[in-house]
Amino acid sequence: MSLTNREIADIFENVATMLEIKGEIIHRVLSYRRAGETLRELPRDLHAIAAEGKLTEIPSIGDTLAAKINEMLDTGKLEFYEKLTKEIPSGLVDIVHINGVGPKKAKLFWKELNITTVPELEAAARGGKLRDLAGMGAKSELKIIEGIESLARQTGRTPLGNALPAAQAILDVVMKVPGAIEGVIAGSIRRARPTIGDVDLLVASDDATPIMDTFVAMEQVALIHGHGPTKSSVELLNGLQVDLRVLEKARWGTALNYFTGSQAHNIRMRELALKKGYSLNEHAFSPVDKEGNIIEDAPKILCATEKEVYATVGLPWIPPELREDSGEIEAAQAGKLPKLISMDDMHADLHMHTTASDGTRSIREMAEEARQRGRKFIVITDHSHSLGIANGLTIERLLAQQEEVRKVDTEFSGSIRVFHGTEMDINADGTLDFPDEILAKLDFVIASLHVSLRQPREQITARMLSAIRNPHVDLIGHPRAQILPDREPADLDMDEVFNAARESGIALEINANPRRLDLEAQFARRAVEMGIPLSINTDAHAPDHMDLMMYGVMTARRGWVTAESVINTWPLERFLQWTQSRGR
DNA sequence: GCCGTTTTCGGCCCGACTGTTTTCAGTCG
Repeated sequence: MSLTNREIADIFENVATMLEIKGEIIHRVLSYRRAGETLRELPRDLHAIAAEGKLTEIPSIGDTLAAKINEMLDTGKLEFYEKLTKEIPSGLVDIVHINGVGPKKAKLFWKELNITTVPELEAAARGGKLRDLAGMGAKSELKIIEGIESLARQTGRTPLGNALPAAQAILDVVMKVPGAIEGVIAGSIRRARPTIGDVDLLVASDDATPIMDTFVAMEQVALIHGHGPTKSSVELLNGLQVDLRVLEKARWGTALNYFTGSQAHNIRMRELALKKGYSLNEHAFSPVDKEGNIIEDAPKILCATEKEVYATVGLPWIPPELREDSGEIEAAQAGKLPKLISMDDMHADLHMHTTASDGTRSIREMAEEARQRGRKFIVITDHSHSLGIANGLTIERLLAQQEEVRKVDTEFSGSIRVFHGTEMDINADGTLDFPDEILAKLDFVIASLHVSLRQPREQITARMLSAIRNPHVDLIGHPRAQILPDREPADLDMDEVFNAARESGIALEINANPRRLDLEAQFARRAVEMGIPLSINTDAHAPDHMDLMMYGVMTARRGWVTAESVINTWPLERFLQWTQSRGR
């Protein structure tokens, strides 16, 4: 019984909540919570790091937590957690997840009414049994009922590709209110997290009231969590939570910085500000005395741009996608921030489908669409025959398709090059779907996992390695085979995958489809650090899917990726040299 | 529990909103 990074992260986060209910000092609680968050995003398997004895090199992991991780890796459980579970009923952790209920209230319900599960709490609230408790009343009782109902509506985190358009639509509504000067989507969308917990909107205006009133009165609002003079929070009918803050334009820089986060990045920024003698919040830098108290009559520094905010703490502006306290502060201090890739760098799309398999347009139509978008070259990569559900191509159909591609390429000559490739299945038994002599005839070969994704680690890793080590394969498509927000990635040994990729010189994909975003940023970052080339592709099955390239670029930026590392930013000649150097 | 050109011990970011209170605790981000 071997625990995954995610399972260990869950345990640490549960421990944090239980310790908080217990009344443990908050910094100890936060240590467990921070550790959980760090482990959840880790691009390497904890087993491998533990084997190297390097657990304490992970930020926020010290000797104590490293020992606990080792215990979990060795035994599959954590004695400390088991004891804690006997002391604090685990149902209280669920109760704390109800919006409006924190550790103090959870403990109150438990100690006073012996409530240890969400259904028990709901029954007590509906029975009017909570209102007489200290600090409670009829209104807070109602909020708890609403919170439990809301919990049932929650579908977990929302994929970036759904959250971004939804956020933009709401921002468009509030920006129509007279007096709204500037508006932006901040928070985790601006940082390009692949999934979004809630939407943060920021508007500059001198008159917040009408903007707030419009916001909470929108027809898609199911529940108003808060409605104040500068901050409101609502839950939409589809379960998405949206927060809106309105501040004056003169404070736009500090406000935008604050509401973009991440929280960990903000904390670092505030620590840096304190070292410079200022307390930093969303409104301004305020001079502080030696005890850290704000000097009331001293002039505050207002920043209208984020650049000024960073300059005030002695740093260059840091792109939002990097703001996770994962080394960006140190890189900025050292003048070593990467020049991140941007949409302007994207000259090519190496992965797209046509009506030959499961796409909706012909080769010619896809080429025309790509040409209009300024792409210099594309590769037609329909599925291979094993993927029957997608009408995958037999060898005969593949070879016939090549004739067609060549014809279209000639037609478009001078404006866009159209190459012929495949998205070939890595079969469940580890074989590849086309023989080498057929692959040798193609311009570009993608190999992807589509079936038997739940095979045990050794088996599915071996499948992947067989594809990586085939000299005819140029790119691994959506390597981890995840579907956001719910389908877990395949259980690949990513250390082995990366090592094999580096040896073979193959490229790994950042699939731009927002349901995939695979590789995710932390893995893309690791690939770049290891010198493995990347490719960002839309996997378009229809012309409008080519719009999705931006999500791939956002993900790459979040992974510290520069254009140099991405083969489809290269000029055509260099790209061709690269594929030829791979034995073509 | 983590962490360190302030420190190996003593710090650890900051404010808005709500509901219950008569000045603030709890929750959230």
